[in-house]
Amino acid sequence: MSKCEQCIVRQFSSLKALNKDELLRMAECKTSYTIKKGEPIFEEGEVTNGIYCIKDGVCKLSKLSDNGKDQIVKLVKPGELLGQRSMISDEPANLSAVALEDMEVCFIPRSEVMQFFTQNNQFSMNVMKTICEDLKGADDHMVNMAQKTVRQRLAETLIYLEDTFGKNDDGTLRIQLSREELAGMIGTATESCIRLLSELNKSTYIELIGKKIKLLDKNKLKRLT
Amino acid sequence: MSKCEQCIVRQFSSLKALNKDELLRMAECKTSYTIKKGEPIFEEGEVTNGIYCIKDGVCKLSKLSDNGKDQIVKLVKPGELLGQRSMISDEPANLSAVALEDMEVCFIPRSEVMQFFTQNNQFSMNVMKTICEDLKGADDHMVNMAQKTVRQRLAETLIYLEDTFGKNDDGTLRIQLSREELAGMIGTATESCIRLLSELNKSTYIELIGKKIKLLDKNKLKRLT
DNA sequence: AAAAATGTATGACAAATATCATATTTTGAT
DNA sequence: ATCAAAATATGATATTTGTCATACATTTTT
Repeated sequence: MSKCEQCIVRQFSSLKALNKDELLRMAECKTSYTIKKGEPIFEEGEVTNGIYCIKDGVCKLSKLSDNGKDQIVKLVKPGELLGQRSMISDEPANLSAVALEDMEVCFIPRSEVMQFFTQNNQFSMNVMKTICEDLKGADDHMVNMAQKTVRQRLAETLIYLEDTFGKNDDGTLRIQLSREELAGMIGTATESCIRLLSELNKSTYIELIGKKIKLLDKNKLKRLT
Repeated sequence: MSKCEQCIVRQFSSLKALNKDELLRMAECKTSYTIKKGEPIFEEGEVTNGIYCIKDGVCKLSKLSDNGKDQIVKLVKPGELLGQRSMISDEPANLSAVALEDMEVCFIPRSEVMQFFTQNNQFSMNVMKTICEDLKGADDHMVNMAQKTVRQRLAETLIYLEDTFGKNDDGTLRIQLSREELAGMIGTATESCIRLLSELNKSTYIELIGKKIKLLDKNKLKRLT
């Protein structure tokens, strides 16, 4: 059982507001998990009974649509918390969380978090602000989905992926999504996504190196959006 | 200056948690407005400095997209509060609020609400739950925008409008949206919206009576979605 | 009441996107 | 290392949706 006090990612989440005492209590009741790429942390409809703190690795939050396609709503990085909304609403998860890379996460039981929540004003304020950010992000995202073309959404998403998760040494996107997952982010058919990538490749906006993607001219891409 | 204590719509919002004392204070600092149909309550980017309580009338929350079209994110009914996210995030409004009917609203200054927020735990919990509901709604809405066809979204929206705002005596939708606004809700071009309405009209899913819309077979419509 | 402005409707067409088929490449299991 | 399965790629085609033009209806202004 490692000490939460010394955990670096905690500093990036709402948990940074916890005091020494609370951190000790959390260290005692938390459970650490390793999640392999492709495995779920929780699924849509599941009762989560606590929140997850992402220590390492990236996961996708997605929802299965009636047409059988999985729409990715958000990608979540180390330092972020999962399951805050469910905890506050006291509802099952609205989205599935699946690892895009091998992950390390800590589970903190609902009872404990709720205690911090009512006792520690700064913590609850942090959680609230995070949810407010998510709401703003979701509203903006919705407008993009409704008003922009697939090509625009693809260009935007590629830029977002580079800005948020960075590049490998060879300049390709560090985060590795399958074509299907990328299609799930921009909300289109996998074939359409692949076709548009080919097109952007031919017109030297990007370079496709196997399954990897390298942005060649971010400004040119930005002009597409 | 009317008494908040006796205001009925308060019972439907987070404000129901306020005690007598707080209600008296609120009654003293609030400002009442009447807003005519088509007028804004606030605009995207505006610093709101407080929240609005909708006493009467319906308004739309929308965001201007880069393509010049106004995407409607949500419709807001009496009893709901506006500007909660901006207040908590301490940011300008992310959406514009424009009256769809003549409205009566009360403005409560930020300073006052924040006081309730820190003093009255039930109130802050209510606000938080509302924002969580909004987040869930926005995520679901986003998935629909990304994965469903315009026809499906139109059918869904028509059902939502009848279920949420009811019917007139002649069976037509009580809430009166222009074709452009309806298009703004489903995220499509006005002409496409009009064309699909015509189509639904011809195939007796709905009946168009002037600018009004009457749902003829809700179950048949539901099967479209 | 007439004229102008706005909103609704429809046709014609172009562009965007989905679907289905199939080929090729890559990955994973044995 | 080989085979099967999965992922990626591309062509052909159908469908959906957007755009532009124009007509008609309704509302507002003068």
